[in-house]
Amino acid sequence: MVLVELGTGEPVTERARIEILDAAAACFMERGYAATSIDDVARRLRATKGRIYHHFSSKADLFAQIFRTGMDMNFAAIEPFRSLDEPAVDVWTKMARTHVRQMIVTRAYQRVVWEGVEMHLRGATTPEQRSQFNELVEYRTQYSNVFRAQMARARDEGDMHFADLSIANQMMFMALNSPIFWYKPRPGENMQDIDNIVDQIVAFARGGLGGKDKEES
Amino acid sequence: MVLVELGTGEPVTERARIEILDAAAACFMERGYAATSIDDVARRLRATKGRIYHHFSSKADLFAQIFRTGMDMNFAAIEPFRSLDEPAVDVWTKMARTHVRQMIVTRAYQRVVWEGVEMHLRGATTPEQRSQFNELVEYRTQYSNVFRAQMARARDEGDMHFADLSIANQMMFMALNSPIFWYKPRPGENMQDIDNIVDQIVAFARGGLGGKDKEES
DNA sequence: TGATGAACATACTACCCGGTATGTTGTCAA
DNA sequence: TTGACAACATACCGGGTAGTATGTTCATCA
Repeated sequence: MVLVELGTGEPVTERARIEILDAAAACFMERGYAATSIDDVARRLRATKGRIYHHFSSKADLFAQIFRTGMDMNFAAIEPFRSLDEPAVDVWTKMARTHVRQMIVTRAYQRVVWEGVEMHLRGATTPEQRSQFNELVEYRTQYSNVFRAQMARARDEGDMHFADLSIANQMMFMALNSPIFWYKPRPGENMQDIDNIVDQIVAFARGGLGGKDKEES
Repeated sequence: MVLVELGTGEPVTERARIEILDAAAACFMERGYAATSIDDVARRLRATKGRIYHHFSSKADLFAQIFRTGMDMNFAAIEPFRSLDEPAVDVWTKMARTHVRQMIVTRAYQRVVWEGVEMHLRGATTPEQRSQFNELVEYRTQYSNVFRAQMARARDEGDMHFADLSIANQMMFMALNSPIFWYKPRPGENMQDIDNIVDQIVAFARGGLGGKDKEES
């Protein structure tokens, strides 16, 4: 699923790392961080703790690396649209669609991102892990700001209408992120079905931001 | 905060129950269900486990009663609007505003409701607790259906435009519930400030549902 | 072929947490 | 006055969990 070859490195070791990340992300998605034990993750891998602690220093470290991987994927996905020379509302729409698809396709990782932000807001974790969490949340804030900038531009260009930018940004991400909570893959579902869902979500968010419909003359 | 006098009962006992519910709701909001220990709740009350287990049979029972209380408050809040003889979009708007205010004012309880639904979707809890959870989630679904019905009517009346009713309902609640995640009371904040936030949230949701602005002729 | 180390599995420990069993104290009715 | 009970506090137990220490296996390389 996640394919990141680093350097001239060890594809075997990297493969093992990713398998663990995927399994852990799935567990965290199903039960949440606190309710997931390392043994749960190991069981899903048909392995034992030893395998996990050989690659990750702690449960929090495992969680943090899933967080980072999820955000890496998000940044990579919207990268092609970040500096398009088009009306901001169009750039925003393309990024939003891509973002929603990411939420659906990489649900498990995105749930971890969500829970990570929540944990940070609540002030969990130990002081030492705190700095790493701060960095990750900052990373996510940068991502958020990419959308925020397009929204501000779109408002200036008269294509969006909302009062407070921060609140609008919050609402937008709540809408775009929502499928990580309620989307369940249906058997026999194809790309059109998913695109249909994506369209409705983006349409909702654009409408919420006072964006005009493309169809109006 | 929660004032429910039952029968000709014991106001003292009821008061003690509510204090525990408030403290537990605050803990669950801050750390989540799994990460909150009964001792955490007791500590917040400057008491010990004994007090809690004297009034509640288990951690899950405590959680469930917060869930129920939260939904009771929600139902009570929208009750005056449920059968108004007005355009559906207006009824919806009044209910939505009331709902969002509830989310802000009773944040802690509403976070428990949220987490309870999540836990149910993920299939946590033991089989016995399962039936009680099913009932609570059903209770919440009934609440959701009150809004759903108005949305369907508003679409029929030409005042809202969306494709799939279920998805629209999901998106709407994501938007209206969103302050339970990001709202933090500001020192010196008054009712106008809150109403301003409520307005923006409801405006976002109405826009998302393709609702027309009141101001347009 | 022998040594070395990566990639695990096994075994163990210290700790925390839900739940229970058992005090203790104050109140109130007879 | 006493006894009975509500409303807690205290003490304790068993199970689970993060993390560690210690095997074990197998490939690679000198």
